[in-house]
Amino acid sequence: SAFEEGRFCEIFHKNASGWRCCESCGKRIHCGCIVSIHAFTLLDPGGIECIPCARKSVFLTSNPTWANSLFFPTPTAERLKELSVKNWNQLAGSGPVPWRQAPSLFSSSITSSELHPRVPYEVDISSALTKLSCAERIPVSSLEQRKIEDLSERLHNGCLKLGAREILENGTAGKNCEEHISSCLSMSQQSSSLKEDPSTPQFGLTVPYTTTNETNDQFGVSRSNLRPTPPSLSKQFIGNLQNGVDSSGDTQIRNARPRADARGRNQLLPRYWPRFTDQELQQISGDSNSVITPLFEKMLSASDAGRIGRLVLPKKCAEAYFPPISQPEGLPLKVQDAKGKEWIFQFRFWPNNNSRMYVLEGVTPCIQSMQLQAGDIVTFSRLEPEGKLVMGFRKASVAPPSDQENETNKNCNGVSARGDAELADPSSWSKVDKSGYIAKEVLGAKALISRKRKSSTLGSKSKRLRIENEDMMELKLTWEEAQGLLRPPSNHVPSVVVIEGFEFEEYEDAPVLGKPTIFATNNGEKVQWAQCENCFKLRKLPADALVPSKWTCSDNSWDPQRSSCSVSQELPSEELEDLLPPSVSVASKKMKAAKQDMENVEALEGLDTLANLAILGEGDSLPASAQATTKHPRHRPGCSCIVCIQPPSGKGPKHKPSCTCNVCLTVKRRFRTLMMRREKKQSEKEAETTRKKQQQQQPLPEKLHDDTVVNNDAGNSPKRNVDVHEISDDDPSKMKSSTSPFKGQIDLNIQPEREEELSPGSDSGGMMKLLQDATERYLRQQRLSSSGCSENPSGNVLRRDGGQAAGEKPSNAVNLGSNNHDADEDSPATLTVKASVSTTAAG
DNA sequence: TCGCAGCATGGTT
DNA sequence: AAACCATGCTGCG
Repeated sequence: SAFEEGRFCEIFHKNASGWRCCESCGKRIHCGCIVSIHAFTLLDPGGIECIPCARKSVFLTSNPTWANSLFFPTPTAERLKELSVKNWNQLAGSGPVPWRQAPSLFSSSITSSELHPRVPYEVDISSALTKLSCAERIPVSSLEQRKIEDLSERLHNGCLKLGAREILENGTAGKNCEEHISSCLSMSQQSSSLKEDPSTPQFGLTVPYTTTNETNDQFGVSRSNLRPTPPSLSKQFIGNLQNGVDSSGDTQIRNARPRADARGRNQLLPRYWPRFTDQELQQISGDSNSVITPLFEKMLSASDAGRIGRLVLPKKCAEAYFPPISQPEGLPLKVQDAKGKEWIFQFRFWPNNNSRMYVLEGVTPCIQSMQLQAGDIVTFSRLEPEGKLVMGFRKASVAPPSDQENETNKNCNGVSARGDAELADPSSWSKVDKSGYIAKEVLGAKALISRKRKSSTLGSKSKRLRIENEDMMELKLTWEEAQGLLRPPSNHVPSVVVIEGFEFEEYEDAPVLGKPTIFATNNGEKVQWAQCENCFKLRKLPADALVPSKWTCSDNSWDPQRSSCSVSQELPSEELEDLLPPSVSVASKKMKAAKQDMENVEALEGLDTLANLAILGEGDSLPASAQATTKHPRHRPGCSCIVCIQPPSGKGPKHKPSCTCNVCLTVKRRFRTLMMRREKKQSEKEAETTRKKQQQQQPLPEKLHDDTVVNNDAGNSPKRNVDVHEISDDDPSKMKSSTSPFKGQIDLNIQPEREEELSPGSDSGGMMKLLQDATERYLRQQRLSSSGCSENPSGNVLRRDGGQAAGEKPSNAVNLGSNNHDADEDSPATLTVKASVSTTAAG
């Protein structure tokens, strides 16, 4: 296919933006779509290079010392030492060089091994380079050759040959590639592995950290530099999605990348990848000519920032970049902050689950001097050639919930940082900064990672707190739901691309977050129903209409006649419901229910009070079984609702019809009360209906009374006019005497409100019933409110069925058993609303 | 009693 | 499923 042959962009994106020219051969290459990202690589100095050229340059122009160092026949310490010095000189000239000029990087993989003297030569690289396509390889011993072959293979398979297919098949291609790079270039070392495999050939290069003093002074004689990634390995991902925006001029890009010298097996998690801006780097390096090697960064957890003064170090980071320690006591470590002030921390570990947990102790003064708190980020870098550890920080752009102070977003270096907010700015993703670090995550991944990191390091407590937050609850969207909210940008025709049999629509602009609507077919015509934000009426729109997230009747440009909330709904809600799939109608109503939640809080409380009184009013105490109940959102300790007073489903004793436990009695009593209320309400409705009909002498504009109200007209009403009061528990005959269909059986899940719509016992899903009930009640409300009856002077009648003003506080409990109809009638409705909301939250 | 050092636990990746 | 790591717990000075 064109795609496979690499002609994809030439065919489909012929006229699209994002075309650039290879710096080497001048070939025109499209850089503006995700599909073309395999075709080129961004160059550190700017510009791009096509992959063939890049491949050539990898082997022809990459630092020869890398090859040399890999191929030296006998990796003795002496030899390595010589080499390392040589490498350093070759890399950095005869002295320290500004980091920006430090060339690459292949050496850095060596370097880090050099850092750790007793590092076993990890054979990830094994068999490596044999397959290097370049032929100018130096003959090597068979052992080394085998090791090298492997690396070569990795280079090819993992990095160099990372093709579009791989990218497309794996959304995290960027990450993969980086990991590949890491693994390709890494020589893993792990201090702990020393004891695991002491016989492993060692790759000791630099001065061993044999003593504390030595460590402090000589730690980090790194030859690595800031440009560890050779051009051909610098796969560009994000950049390519952004039409090849040139990187020049922006030094603020926070480029997260794993260190190339993170050992293969010990690749750093992305959340520890250093994300330095050039300015930050420059600030750290100050006026010196030192080379800065960003090592890793970590978001401070609550413990880290707490008073204990222990900063937990990511294991892999500690083992990769800090001196190896074999004793738990560890070593004192001298760390310099960005101001040049020196701190001494104890770098040590605790045995933990056959592993180690590395900590820096005594960080409190430093943390405090930096005014850091949980959520802020500390960065670790190394100053070359001094090998000094430098600790910087970056304030969180969004203060954690516990923050008292919300400092301006500012990094340690006094350089204004754009903070994490910039991560969300796609324009910054596409660039390569001068350090050679590449924004490489697939679109959006960066922001995601950033956000994820934040939540993952703030501790479970704060996480829990945050989940309590309503806003967070609203974010509980499934991927499918989120997809459903995305709409193509308007006025854009996608280019359709077929990749391996799948059609992809490509848009130039980002998708639009739309409002969830309900698609239906109305008389053969495809339409969608959108709900007004204000009045919740459903309006019929063309199926292809793009509905913004905040949509009201006034935005209804498709149907001017119904572009006001005062205009009634086109279809009665129950008819509309017939058009909709049940799940959709319920879901749309859940939103409404949630919306009304705030307004109903007081009513809900009243209902809870009622429930509590029902149970406790007689001096009963909750049964022991009630202690361990099924809790659910919105139910607090002491909640006595049906759910809370029962043991978790499946647990606890079975209840027989004759059971007289508190739960059963309560349920029976509540049931009877609800029945009474319902009957009374309906009879009143009937009476009102009749009266209204008499008054108006004409039917209501919309189908208002064709549900249970109408059904009840069949003749039950007269005998239903019963006062609401609780029937004593010890009189089952009274219960039977109600219109309940029960015949001596108690169904704990019975929904008296649905008695006539559903056969009793036909549904055991209590919450679902509540939900359905809420749905129906909502529809009834809708019908009433949309029917224009609220303008009826006798509107107080209608109000009783849901039109009650939000401000009115029902006092159900107090009025229980009285004739306060308003209060009594409102409760069931609010109960169902509450149930819907709870279900939503729990779901 | 307090604070700390070290270890253990369990949630998260 | 295992490793990691945030934080709780406990014993000791």
